[in-house]
Amino acid sequence: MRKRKRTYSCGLEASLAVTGGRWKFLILWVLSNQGTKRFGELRRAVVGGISEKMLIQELKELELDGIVERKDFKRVPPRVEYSLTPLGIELGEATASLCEWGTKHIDRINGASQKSVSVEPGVFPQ
Amino acid sequence: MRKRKRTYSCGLEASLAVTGGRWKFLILWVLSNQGTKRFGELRRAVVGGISEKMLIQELKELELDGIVERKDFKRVPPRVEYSLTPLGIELGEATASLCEWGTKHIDRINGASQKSVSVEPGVFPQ
DNA sequence: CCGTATCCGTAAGGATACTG
DNA sequence: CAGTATCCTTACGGATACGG
Repeated sequence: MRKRKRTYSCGLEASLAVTGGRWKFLILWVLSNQGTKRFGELRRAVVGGISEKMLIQELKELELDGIVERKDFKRVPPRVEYSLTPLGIELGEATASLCEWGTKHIDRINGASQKSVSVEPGVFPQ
Repeated sequence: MRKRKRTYSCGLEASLAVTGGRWKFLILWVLSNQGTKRFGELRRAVVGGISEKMLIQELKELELDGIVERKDFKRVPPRVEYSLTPLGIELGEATASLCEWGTKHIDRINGASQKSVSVEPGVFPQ
């Protein structure tokens, strides 16, 4: 399942090894902003509609990487809570600026692909 | 090729729509730190060994999103230079903290516990 | 409620050859 | 040098059904 093929010599590459894929950033973001969550809560909170399969898979990998902590209450009905480790909290903070950039330019991004290709040099409507 | 299926309501999701995939962050990082590059230079500078096909594909998408600017000198032999737009520069700055996180914790990510990591010269300084 | 287990389609991405 | 054009393989990720 998980094959960390090689070692990383570049910081960004290492970060991407941990946060790669479609969902990890978004999961991280929920836990970073909304704190500890149960499995079902987390599933509903992640934007885009993640499947149970993907959520549990990504959580396992994040746990292996020391980003996420899993607490199983071993009860019936089951109750499991996920939260960030200190390392995960740091990583969450590191993504804050990325989120801000997206928020700031979201209108432009949402319209980028339909627009005609010719954009006047140097001009960036905002 | 590019199908931006929907609009994004979350800043992080919007950012990921632009920077998603395996290579875009790394391309962005090169242009952000090393400035304008020719096609071949860029290809050699991106860590991990990107193919020509992927590089040109990602560059086109980044150009459509207003992140990268392409300058064609229309000469023989061909000379094309890629650089970041103001929007791209901003985005590059937003990824800096992510790179720092990776650099800081690279030992742990690489598998922890073992030998120290020798950072090869020529990759991203940090 | 919190997962596991399969099946399966798509597309991301690599390899190679070719062009102006 | 800077791309195009194909072919091909993998794995990402969705859908569904089932289990403790």
